[in-house]
Amino acid sequence: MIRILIVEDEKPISDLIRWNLTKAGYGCTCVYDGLEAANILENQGFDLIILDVMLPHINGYELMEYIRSLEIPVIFLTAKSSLEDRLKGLTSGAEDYMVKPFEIVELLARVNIVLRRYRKAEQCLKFRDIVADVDNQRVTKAGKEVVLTPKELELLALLMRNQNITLFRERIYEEIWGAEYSVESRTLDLHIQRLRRKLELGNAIKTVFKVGYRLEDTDEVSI
Amino acid sequence: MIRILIVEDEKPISDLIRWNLTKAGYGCTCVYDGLEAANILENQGFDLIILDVMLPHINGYELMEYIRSLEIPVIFLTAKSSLEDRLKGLTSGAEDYMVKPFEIVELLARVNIVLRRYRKAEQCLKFRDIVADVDNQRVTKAGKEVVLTPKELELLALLMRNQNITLFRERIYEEIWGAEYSVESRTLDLHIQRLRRKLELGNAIKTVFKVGYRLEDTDEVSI
DNA sequence: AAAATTTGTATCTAAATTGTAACAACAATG
DNA sequence: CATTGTTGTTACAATTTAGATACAAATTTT
Repeated sequence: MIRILIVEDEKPISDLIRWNLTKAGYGCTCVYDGLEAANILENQGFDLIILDVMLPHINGYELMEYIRSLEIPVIFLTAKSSLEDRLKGLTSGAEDYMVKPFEIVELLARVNIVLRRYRKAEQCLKFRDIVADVDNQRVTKAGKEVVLTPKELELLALLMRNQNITLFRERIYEEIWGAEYSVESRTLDLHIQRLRRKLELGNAIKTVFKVGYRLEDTDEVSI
Repeated sequence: MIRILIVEDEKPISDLIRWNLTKAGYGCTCVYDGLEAANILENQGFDLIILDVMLPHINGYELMEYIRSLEIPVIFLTAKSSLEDRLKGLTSGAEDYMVKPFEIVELLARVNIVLRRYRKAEQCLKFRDIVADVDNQRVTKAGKEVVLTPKELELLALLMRNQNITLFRERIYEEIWGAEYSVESRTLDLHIQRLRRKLELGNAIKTVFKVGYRLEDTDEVSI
């Protein structure tokens, strides 16, 4: 379930957005000022934030500073259409902005685009006869289910999202463990090993010596 | 140099964009209709396309179909501001759109954002039929993969980035080993030798006696 | 709380990379 | 043409890195 946080103090607009996004299959949460937003963001993970600029207590741009560190995409809503405001929105790190009044169908289009861009709307990942449904924590090989643990699936998904790209050990570590990589640790190698075994991915997961790993879908190379 | 293709039939607008993007340090190419655009795209690689929707011969949406396969980000320019057109632009795969008349500073902001989003990895280095993809730790010769170790690739990249320039042993040592060069060590020679062997670079890596090495793309000799 | 599962560590082995040593081949110089 | 210093070659050793196995710690489920 993709979760969207709507930060908008005008209830009619907030309700309109929530109604439409819910209908489109997203999970919505509404808050009505910037402080509430900051609080709920601390405790819960969202995939996208729709953020009104004019808010009580904390304005949208200030809140944006905080959100930026969370790396959640933001679509700004603004009544202002002055050039400075549009620029401010874009340069503050928002993914997109909409000027009120807006058509709800356009908002939906933008939501989809931003989510697709961020790959949150993750369909199934595919590689050869392997299908990984990240949202449902399921993996099949040739139609038969293969049981992976959460960490294993995370690693597999990272590899599958980056087919034919060499993933450096440092990057994998950072993305999956959120930690610094240290040479002494055999953790990553071990997980790779487990994936190779469970999915019979022998040489499809190539080891790039001293560098990292790469999931390769062909034996030929084209750069 | 980041290269931007401007597809816009109204010359004043085209010139305005080109002037500003050039000033901002981008390499610009202007074409004035969709066919020209398709032709130039076939032969050259661009990092971003700015595309007017209303064009002679082929309209922007049709061209978009073709561009999509190239995976180059596109910013649409459109005089129309009808909802349908905006949606059509966004859903056809464009990264962004601007409605004319627009402020040039906003276009610049969007260009920066789109490029940052796509953050094209440093392109591949090329020499004859050898392609070195440093970010992916991969090298091909005539399309076939050649496996190089990290040190070897570092050295190759240094040579390839300095084609036809004689690299002094001291400089190579400093750049790759971060250390003082000493005459007794055969380390550098050995790595050169390994590159020559793996990539069949016999006389392309020229030895400059008592000085260093040079990767040369001609067979003639120049001082 | 106990059991089961997941995740990470320790340790050993195997393999690859990298550099050194010894020597051969070569170019430049007088 | 012999000398000298420089580069090429080969073999190999040292070091670093990855794979494997067993097991311990942590987490989740029952």
